[in-house]
Amino acid sequence: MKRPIAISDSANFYVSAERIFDPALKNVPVIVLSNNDGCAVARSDEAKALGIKMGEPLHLLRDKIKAHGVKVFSSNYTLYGDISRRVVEVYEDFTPNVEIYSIDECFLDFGGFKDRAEHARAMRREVLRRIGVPVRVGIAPTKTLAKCANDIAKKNPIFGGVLDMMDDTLADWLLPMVPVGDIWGIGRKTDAKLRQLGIQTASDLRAMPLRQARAVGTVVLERTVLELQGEPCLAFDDVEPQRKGMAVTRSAGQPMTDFDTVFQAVSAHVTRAAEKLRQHGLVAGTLTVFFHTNRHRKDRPQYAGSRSTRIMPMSCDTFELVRAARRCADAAWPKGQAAKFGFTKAGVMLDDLLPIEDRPRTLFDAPRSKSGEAMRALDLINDRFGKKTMVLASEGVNRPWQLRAEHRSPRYTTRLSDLPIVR
DNA sequence: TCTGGGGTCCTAGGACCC
DNA sequence: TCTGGGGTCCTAGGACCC
Repeated sequence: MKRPIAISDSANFYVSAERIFDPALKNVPVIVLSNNDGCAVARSDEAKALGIKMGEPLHLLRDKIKAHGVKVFSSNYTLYGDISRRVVEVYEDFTPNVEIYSIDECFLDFGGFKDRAEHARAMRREVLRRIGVPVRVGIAPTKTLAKCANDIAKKNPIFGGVLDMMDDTLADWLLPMVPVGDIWGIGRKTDAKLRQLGIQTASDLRAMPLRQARAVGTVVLERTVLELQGEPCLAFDDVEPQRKGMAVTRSAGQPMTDFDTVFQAVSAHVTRAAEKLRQHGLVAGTLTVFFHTNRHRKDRPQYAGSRSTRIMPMSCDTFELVRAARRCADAAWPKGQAAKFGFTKAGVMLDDLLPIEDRPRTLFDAPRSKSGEAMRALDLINDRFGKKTMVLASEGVNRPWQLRAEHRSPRYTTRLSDLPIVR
């Protein structure tokens, strides 16, 4: 039998988190707002029943809030993160292998338990008792099927929050009831394409020929089909992945019209990003600054400015990063015509992250990221030391210095150990 | 001698997720 | 007037290399 994977997630997590501290919030409509209190990002069941949509702007909800006494909260991510960590601790009492997928979802290795559903129910009771957050559990041979089971358990109270779908006949019975757009990995666009082809349910998608799936939605869709067939394509992975990038972005309450105001916002975001880097013990190799006008105002002139730069040496230093951001912001600024734009969003993204202890110690000042320049540099070096004397330029992470896997030319094949020492 | 086909790298953009 | 923020993965196509 295939190894059972469970996914446990919390219902309306942010709302559930707020409810822990105020029992009066039970059974009444509650919403939690995004940063800047712009729109609703979490809704209690009661709020959903009022027709409040995910991402709906607050200013369109005023009437409903007033008429139904909806309780409204600003989000408190520090608190939610803390609660999330505690929930994971409970999961770890019930299985040795936990993969944290998001702030409110974990995949759990449920292999080896005799009565999986009862094990899940016990876990559910314990999370509720210790933390006060209700969770739901779906169990199946693949992650995609487990998500389906979880979704079914969510929508049908009859399951009591736990659905074990390891049994094929149960899946055969339930999958025709799952709309194709509800499947994990099927977004709006793919949903529309599939419906054009007459594929309406999870059961239909499971029967889709693999070649057709690949043609319609690349390997991603092909994998989804396989997963629905019970063939695991998405591995269970309980090692925390090295994060690849991070971003700090904010909408501005007031449109920003001059460079100083925009840069002030940008440098605040960069400062925050640098703190995040240090908090995670990382350094960044690339920094991107962007700012843009309000996309929702189609009647206004639009502009989106964005520039990237390499951070060399890689850094998590606020001063270095702000200085780089300044150069980017200058370069991206619409000189001469800036007056007609009102910028409402600005941000910074950091990429090519590395743990600080892995920061490459470059032998040379790296040229720009163009491989051509790196190659020219190598040619120069080789001319100087002779054709057989290949100098390897880096320890790998920084693309331009990564030795390419081209083994045909003698210029690039000398092994490091065969080299005369060159420093 | 072998100059074109095969391979890698990079970027931008799309789609999706919570 | 007022419309989130932070991620990942995949692909196509061009640049570049020998």
